[in-house]
Amino acid sequence: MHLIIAEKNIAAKRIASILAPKKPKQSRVNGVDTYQFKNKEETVVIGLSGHIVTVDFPPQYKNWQKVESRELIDAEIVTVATHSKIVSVLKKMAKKATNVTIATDYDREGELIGVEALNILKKANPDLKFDRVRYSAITPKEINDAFSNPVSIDFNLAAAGHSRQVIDLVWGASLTRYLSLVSGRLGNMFLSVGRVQSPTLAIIVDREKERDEFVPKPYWEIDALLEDKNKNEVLASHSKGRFWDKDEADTVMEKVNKARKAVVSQIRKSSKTDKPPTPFNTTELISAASSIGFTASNAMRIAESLYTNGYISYPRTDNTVYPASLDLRAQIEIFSSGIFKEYANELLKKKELIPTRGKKESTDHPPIYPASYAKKSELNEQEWKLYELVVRRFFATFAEPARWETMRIKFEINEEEFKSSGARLVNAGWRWYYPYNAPEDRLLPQMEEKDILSVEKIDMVDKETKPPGRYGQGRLIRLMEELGLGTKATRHETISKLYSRTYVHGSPLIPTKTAYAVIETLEKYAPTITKPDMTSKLEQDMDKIAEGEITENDVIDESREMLQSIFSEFEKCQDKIAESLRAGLREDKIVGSCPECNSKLSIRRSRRGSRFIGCSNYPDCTFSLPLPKSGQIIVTDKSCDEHGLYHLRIISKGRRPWNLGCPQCNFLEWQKSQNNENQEKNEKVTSKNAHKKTVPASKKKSDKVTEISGIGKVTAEKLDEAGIVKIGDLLNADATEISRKTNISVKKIKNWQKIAVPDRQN
DNA sequence: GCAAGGTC
Repeated sequence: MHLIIAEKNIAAKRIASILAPKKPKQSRVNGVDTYQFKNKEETVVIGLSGHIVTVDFPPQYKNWQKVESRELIDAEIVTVATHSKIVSVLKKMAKKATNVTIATDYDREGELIGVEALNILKKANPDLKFDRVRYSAITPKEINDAFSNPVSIDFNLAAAGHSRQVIDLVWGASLTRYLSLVSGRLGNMFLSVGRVQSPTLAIIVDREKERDEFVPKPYWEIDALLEDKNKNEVLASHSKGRFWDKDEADTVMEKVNKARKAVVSQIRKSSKTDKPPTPFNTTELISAASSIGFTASNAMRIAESLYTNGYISYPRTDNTVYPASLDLRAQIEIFSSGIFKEYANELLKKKELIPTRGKKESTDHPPIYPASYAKKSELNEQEWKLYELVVRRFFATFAEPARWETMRIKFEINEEEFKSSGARLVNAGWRWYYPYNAPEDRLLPQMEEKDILSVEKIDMVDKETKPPGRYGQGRLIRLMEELGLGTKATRHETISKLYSRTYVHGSPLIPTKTAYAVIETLEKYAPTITKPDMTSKLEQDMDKIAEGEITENDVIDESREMLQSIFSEFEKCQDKIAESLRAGLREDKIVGSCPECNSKLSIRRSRRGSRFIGCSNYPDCTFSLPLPKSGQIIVTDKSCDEHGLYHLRIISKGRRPWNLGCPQCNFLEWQKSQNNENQEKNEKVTSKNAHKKTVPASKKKSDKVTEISGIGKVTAEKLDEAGIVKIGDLLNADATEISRKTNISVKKIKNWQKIAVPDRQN
């Protein structure tokens, strides 16, 4: 029997249907889909689920406290199964197979994933013969060509990938454990470190520091409100723009203050065009989605579900150039009736469809395009919004440039020059198809040179320079791509990780003091891990391994040595590191000043483990406020107008973050509601011992599906049988799949998924 | 309870 291994189920299915003379037979083995057919020989195609094994340390290294973090550097590395079902199917199939063809994706990780599967197969059947096929699109031509010319497996390329796994694990685990142990942040509060996440966090912290250090510089602008004879208003500004010297501005102001008329001294008309956008790859999609309100992870989660339901093409791609194999006209024709018909038919009038091309051209997958027509009623609101974005972007890549007419006018007001500029969209071009973030027309009335306008008002406005802005998720994802940090499939996960580790909060991203402390410590003692250079160096080394110039062991040994010397530094300065980390952590706990004694109020833990806000002047001052029992507490940078305390945000896994606001306002409100409820008892709760009482903040909600309205006991049992217990399970599952297993309608399931959508970031 | 990379 000939066994074919693909990277994922959908690829296995498509490959089978191309190679098989008639429809392949689909059967489930141990919960894994396989596709069988007979060509020259009996053939079985199986899809993996990406990596089915991972690297880890042996179990004796499990305990953080009992093992020195440094020991992880040279610890043995073992391979453990992460998808045991698939692994056992492979073992079973290996015994029946005589030869295997590895048909995983055509890239480094694909080669490694193939070798991982091969190692499992060879162990079960050492006599198995093997080869490899490489293709860059699952089309009949590519697949048939590839399978008629099988090549050999590139073990060097797989070794390159494996070296990355080992280095990431060793650096990540040892540094994560060291920082967590030395700062006493254990359990789910640990401080993580990694080759991708730490440089990303450093970028955010660096920007925040620039903002902290920024000294605003005052400047002045002089604006004039003019009116033409038809009472059209025109706003003009002094041609100098920013006056850095107030005296100079005052002098000009004196000159023009009393002026009654402005003379049009020059009119320049011209036009400009802006080019249609390039096809979507993952980064561009996330970035565009981010600008219309999606977080990076939400955008990817929704894109994934649109993809699995066949509405859009594969969402994880670097490519921004449509491949020749894609029939673009046919993809547009899908929309020639239905809600987008006027757009599609306009494009279809063109004799030739010439799409734009982005800078990145790769063979992994095509750019993201709409794969089939979706009715609005089939999707929930968020899905539709993203689907529409993909459809409109696809259309826009075939459209003409947008053309603007621009006008620049100079005015003379008592010998001082003022100017104004206008722009009008005369030909919408691609912007008709893709109306997102369109700049507005700035219209100016018709004017001729020498025309005289009346001066209605002249203002001197004092302004100041602003610090550079914080990064939003879209911008950060682009920046990561530019710096080579992470991959198309992982960048959004890295950002989510920074939120869940409470290194950042808010949108755009604001780093916590904990993040400052971690990055400052790493920059001082382990700068390598805070810079994108570590990734570029690793990439170069991996290329050399793939070329056979050096071995995997050479690279890993060198990396281990570097890490050893970092730990030597750590050990010399352990006390200093501990202190500076703890100082940063303490700062994140400060909520404001005590209303009774003006000392610092901070988040504390009682002896029994519950959290509350207490005064640093305890026991002299016993002021306290209650806090919720569960969830991570983030002290934001916004403060209460009335009490001066920082607003709090509570983050719990799988749930929307809760903006608790000012802890004192929150407590007072609760007190009020309690008083209303128990007026007879008139239970008096003083703020002094408030934290001992139960507060609404501590009401613990479960994460079971029964929390969703409309899911009762019976339904929950049905879902349980389909493996859905928690809300998270429901969100991660495919609605049609659950529907098949439970006989609950897809619509109902989708609706539950809709109302239970968590948004971890905001 | 650690990383980053696949995929669901």
